[in-house]
Amino acid sequence: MPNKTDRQRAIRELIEARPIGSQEELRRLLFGRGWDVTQSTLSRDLREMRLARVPTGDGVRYAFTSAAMAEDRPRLEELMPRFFQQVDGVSELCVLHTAAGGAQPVAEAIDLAQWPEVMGTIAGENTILIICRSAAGREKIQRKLRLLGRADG
Amino acid sequence: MPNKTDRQRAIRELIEARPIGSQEELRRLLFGRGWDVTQSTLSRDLREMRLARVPTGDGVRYAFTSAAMAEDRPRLEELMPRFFQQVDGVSELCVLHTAAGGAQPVAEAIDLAQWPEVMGTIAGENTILIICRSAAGREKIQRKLRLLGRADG
DNA sequence: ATGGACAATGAATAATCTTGCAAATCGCTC
DNA sequence: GAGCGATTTGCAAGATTATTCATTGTCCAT
Repeated sequence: MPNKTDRQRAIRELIEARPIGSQEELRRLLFGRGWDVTQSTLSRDLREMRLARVPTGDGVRYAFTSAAMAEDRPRLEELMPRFFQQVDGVSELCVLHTAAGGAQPVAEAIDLAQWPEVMGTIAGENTILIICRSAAGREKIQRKLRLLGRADG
Repeated sequence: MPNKTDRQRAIRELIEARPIGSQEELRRLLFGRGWDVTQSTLSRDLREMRLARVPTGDGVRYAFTSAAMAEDRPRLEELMPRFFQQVDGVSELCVLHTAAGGAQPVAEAIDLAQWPEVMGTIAGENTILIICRSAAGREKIQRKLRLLGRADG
């Protein structure tokens, strides 16, 4: 498994799926999925992905934080590979799922992009509702978003 | 300075006021304010306060996280009787009203339930927008929610 | 293909955080 | 005030994470 972006996507999935308390543990899980990297690399990955080690009731786990988001306003091309999970839609509505905490910044970036097909957005914690001007426009938007979500946009 | 609670209050103020990247740094700052404790104690304090060490653009800082809050995820059957107020909807959209503050946790529980008819949810303070895949699906969801909303769901 | 700039990685090591344990302190009751 | 259980803390060892340095791999432009 070559790609760093793919590995980080795998990391994100693992992290969100269950509590992971150390980089060693994460390393073992990744190994099971076919990635063989050292703890050093994971340290760098986690930092790059802004994953924090947060104390919980019983132990500690890596997780995304809202604090990490509220820093800068990167463009969509930077946000999407990091947060994108899936898009779906009906008629003029498009629903975009992101990693936890990703909805707010991504929605803001979509607003800034000022795509003509997009009428507006509403963002929750990890879901964005994109209201489009037409069903056709919605499909176009979905394709665009999927593309942006792929590794290295 | 005797009290642990007071110390933790001071810690929170410092943490919120500026980026603090290590427990040693925090220790020094506290010392300047009259608190003299060891790093061990701070480790325990931070854990107790659920303060996470989150990576930022340039370094790392302690901060409160939303992830720390969303630890226990009660199931829908427990949440609905407590928060449900009413459901309504048009075409593929379903609007669920809850008691104040109930929207966020309830929406999360709906997400976790992964109902096939539900495409996604967006929660505000006391209102949830549920986007369904079809109008028929929406009606099914509404019935299901009403049922769950009855006492002892 | 070859050379060079630059990103990615591992191994070793440094920096930082966590924890077991014993001592000190606190809160109560007598 | 003395006694006693529970809480808090420091110390030092243990565990985890970050970083340095060297190496490898990639992507062009020749």
